[in-house]
Amino acid sequence: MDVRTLCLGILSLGDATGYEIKKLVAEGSFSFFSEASYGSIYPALTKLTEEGLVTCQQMAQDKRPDKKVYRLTEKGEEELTAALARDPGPDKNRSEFLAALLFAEAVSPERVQDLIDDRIGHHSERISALQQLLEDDMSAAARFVIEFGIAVQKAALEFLKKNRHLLTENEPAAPEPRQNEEHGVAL
Amino acid sequence: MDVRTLCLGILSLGDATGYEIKKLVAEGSFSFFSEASYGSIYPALTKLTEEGLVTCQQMAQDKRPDKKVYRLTEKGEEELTAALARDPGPDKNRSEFLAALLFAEAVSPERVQDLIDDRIGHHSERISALQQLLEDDMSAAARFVIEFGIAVQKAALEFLKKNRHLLTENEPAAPEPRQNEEHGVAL
DNA sequence: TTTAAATATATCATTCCGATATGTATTGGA
DNA sequence: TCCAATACATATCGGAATGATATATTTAAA
Repeated sequence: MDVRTLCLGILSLGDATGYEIKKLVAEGSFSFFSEASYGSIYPALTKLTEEGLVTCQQMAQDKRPDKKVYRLTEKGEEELTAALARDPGPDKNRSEFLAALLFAEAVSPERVQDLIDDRIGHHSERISALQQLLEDDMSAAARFVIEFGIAVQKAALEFLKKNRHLLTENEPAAPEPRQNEEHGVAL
Repeated sequence: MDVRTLCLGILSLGDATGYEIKKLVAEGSFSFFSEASYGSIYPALTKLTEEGLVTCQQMAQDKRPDKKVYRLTEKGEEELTAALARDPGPDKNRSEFLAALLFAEAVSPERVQDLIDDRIGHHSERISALQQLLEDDMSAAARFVIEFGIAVQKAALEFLKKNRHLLTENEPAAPEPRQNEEHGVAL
């Protein structure tokens, strides 16, 4: 989902400023499955305003930069509906941690264990944060999404706890140095 | 992880062409946690070659474009090691599906059920593909990574199967149309 | 038989990220 | 109490990445 549609979607739930949109995707229930930077949000809102899909009400503030509150227009709602009617793309999982594990033949087992322990910590924190969110009132859909996130994070956490030991024993040193042959090992 | 490091990592496991690297991240065990397009892979390999981190052996082929087989140099291995020594960034999950659910107040419950069913199918296929990969020989690390992927995908699948019904009952129509108030509903 | 998929490299517009700039207010810890 | 860090709020910009498109042949499938 591009930032443009993400903004339309969030504004369909209530008026917001660019700053608030960023906070929602960084810390709210969106944080599990979405992300966007200021560098994409602000330009998107500007363009959306020019196209009449949102309106912008500038609110003066004492000793603060003007707050720009955006609101979805009818035209904007239509575009959002059209976007949601299209089939959503596949879910994506990105992990530098897993990549590091795969490439880490040269890395010491101690370092690998440290990496896994770090990741266990991260998943625990994530789960706590999501559970915290659940304490507030929200729609059934929002609850569904957060609980989905918790379920997935828990599975990752449990896997790491249970299988941590599999990478402790230092594997037999790498096989004979490859020559020009194709990838001899399945990847 | 940027495409540059991803290429170095994959080449550390064996020589490969740009085309093969793309195939690995799209279909191999990398597919669960990584992605890269031709538009980033080819320029990365060119730059890596200029910098002496990889070498490129051009192999003529009958009736096919020349194959360019890349190989990691010692300097390249050093850069990879340095990159892996840095703490990996947090895992990221992106899902247009979950976003659609959150924004889908205007969408019919039937459509929501269809979306969930589609997703159940996708997760099942993903699991099968990963289990297929497990049948080949591979390092303990590669096995670990794939089994991690299976565990996570299974958790998502089970969650959707068990909680599918939560979004069937059409929720009471949206609350009174918001005015200018802040987000009244926690997100 | 004809159509689709696989092999193989490459470019390009558009999009997006991450860092940085700017400046005040409030909160918390030493 | 004072200083540091965080929150509030918008904005730009270089560099990186995506997704689409171009080109051309072979092989597998329908």
